Amino acid sequence: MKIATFNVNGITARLPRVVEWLAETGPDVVCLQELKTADDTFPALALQAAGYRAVWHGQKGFNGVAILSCSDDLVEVRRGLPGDPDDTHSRYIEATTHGFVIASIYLPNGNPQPGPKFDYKLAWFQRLAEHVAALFADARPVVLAGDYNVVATDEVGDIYSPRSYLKDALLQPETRSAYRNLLAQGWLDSIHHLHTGKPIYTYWDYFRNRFERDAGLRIDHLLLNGAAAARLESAGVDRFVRAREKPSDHAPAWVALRD
DNA sequence: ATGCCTGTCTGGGACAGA
Repeated sequence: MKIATFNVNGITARLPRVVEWLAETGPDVVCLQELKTADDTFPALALQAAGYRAVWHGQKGFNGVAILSCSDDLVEVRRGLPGDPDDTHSRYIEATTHGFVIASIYLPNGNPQPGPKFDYKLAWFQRLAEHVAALFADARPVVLAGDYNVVATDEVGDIYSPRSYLKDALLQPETRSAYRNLLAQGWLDSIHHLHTGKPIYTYWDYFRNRFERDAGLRIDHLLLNGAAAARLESAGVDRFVRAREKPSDHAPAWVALRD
């Protein structure tokens, strides 16, 4: 069972990259973020032709999350987080498939900080933690996958160098504390667990030759509850996708779990 | 020191992203 997450930075522009990556790597389940398209313009037919069912929560121009599955048992469980009826951003969708509970997460970026966007990020983080606390105890395997917009530490496993990002919302103590508090529920940061201390990034800015210099950040995470962690076999990042023509600024990250 | 690129919606300049 291979479960991947990919911030596509626009599914319309990225569709060729996504379809070829699906064919090459054959994940069973995929969480997508930053669709940047409305519900009625999501390319469900093209993905179906590629062999994947989908549930999605779109938004015109910004945000947007989806879950793809190669199985026809895919069922949407919820869209959006509870706790704020005024939240208009499409950043969370949850589904069941293959006996798993899967959440696709696009946590707010939070820049500039301090300010209302940073406040929104922290509030959203809190709502996420409150919602998934019950999921951790679920007997089914649960995977929370997505772009968390958190660089967990200043260590080289998480960021090439913190110097250029010192004032960035991704590195702030409040952001890191929120992420630690989430992990404290018991979730396993799968890529960190299997690649501790190694630079294994998921995002490289488009400019300043950041990818060519491997000046990246690890901000896309796959968190596992106990039932999923017990089956963890391997994890990685498909960084070759970032090297292609017209790439997203993120690369897909994935976990493989024993059947 | 800085969105330096990129995508989207628009209607070509603005905004968001990290």
